[in-house]
Amino acid sequence: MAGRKRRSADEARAELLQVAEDRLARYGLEGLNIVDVAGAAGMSHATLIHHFGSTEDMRRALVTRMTDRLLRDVIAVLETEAELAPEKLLRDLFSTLSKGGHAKLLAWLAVEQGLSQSADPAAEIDDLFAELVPIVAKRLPTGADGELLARRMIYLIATSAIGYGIAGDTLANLIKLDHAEVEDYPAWLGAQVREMLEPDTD
Amino acid sequence: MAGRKRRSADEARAELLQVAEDRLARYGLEGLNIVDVAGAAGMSHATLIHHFGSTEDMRRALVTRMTDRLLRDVIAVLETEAELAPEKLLRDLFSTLSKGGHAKLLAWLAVEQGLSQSADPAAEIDDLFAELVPIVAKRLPTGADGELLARRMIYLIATSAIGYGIAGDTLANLIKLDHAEVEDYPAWLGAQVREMLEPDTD
DNA sequence: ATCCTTATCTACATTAATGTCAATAGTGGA
DNA sequence: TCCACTATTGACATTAATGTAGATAAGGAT
Repeated sequence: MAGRKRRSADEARAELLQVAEDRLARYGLEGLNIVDVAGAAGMSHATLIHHFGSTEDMRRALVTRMTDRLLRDVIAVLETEAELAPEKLLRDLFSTLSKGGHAKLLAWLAVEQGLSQSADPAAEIDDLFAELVPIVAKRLPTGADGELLARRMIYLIATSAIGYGIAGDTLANLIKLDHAEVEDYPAWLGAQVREMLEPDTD
Repeated sequence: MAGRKRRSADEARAELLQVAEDRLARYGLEGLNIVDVAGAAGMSHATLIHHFGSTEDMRRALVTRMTDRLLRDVIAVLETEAELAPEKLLRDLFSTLSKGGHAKLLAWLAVEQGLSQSADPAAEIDDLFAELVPIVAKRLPTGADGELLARRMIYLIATSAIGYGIAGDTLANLIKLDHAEVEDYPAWLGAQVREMLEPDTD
């Protein structure tokens, strides 16, 4: 009743997304309903709707935010490291994907709503991928069609990472890969990627 | 009012699962609610609950049924074909996974409910994987640790297939892989797999 | 200081889904 | 033929979530 805290619209959105991201990592997707997110951010759910328009838009904004940061990190690593080190890169990437809930949120969007068809998936994300492809391509030995190979590698890594984030544990149980081997998988995949990129150099 | 059709319990379950599978492929996950599934099968939703216990159990049974058939198909192909042809195998596998909605249903289970932790994922599925591993391992050139490599290959293919089924279209848009290249991806991955299995034979 | 914009809240309306229960009616077996 | 079993159903209860509307108050601009 007494104190109403008034933030700027940008602040409110930022706070809500931060809380949402924390809750996603801690409680999974169920934690992303507007009542709980707004409550944890110290606002009413009506305020959240006011700022995002709808629950789905809020989750979309969260996907964009998380994907954006993830891609920036990957690009930064690729531009910094002189030596191509896919093992470490993939280890970090897969870890982020599964721990932070990125993959599950993405899956939710793709499955429950139509992520692919209509809604344009945020121009920023598109730009980041456009930036990423040539960076990867530059690392490849081949000259001709290097970009297509780069796209395929990115596609392979991305699909596997998403599957890993969503069903990695379940699959591991079924295939009888123990914990340590699952942990090693991203690095192993990285090594395979390295081999695929350097066909005859060993 | 007038005519009530009475089936055996097994028949009822089978009919419901068949309808559910059709609806999943046609309408996606939203089509899998008990009212619509039961309605399409000509029963009331209470009947569905009676036979499966709960909505979640129905969906679980569906996952089991679909996974079971998928694995049987893969095993059959591997046992029939004299020559290892991962390209064709993966093309069929990925197609089934994405067209039939397997991947999305699996994702739903893994995300919404806890597929991995408690509930044992159907002994039959477990058995089929146990059968699959040595079959794949037998195809490998290496003798020592062939099984670990086989498990990793299966894990790679499975994670990528699931990611492909869930977010393949979205990713393709972002990475600017056109339709034809996405269609070719499974076969390309198959070719990579073949290379990984025959390290120095070319 | 006053005013205007808008962030915020409470209360309500709506919807969609699951699950329960007691009654009903097929069906196979005695 | 009759009976017991159970598949089937309609009606109801519950729940959880989203979204709406009108009132209120915080804070910047003039």
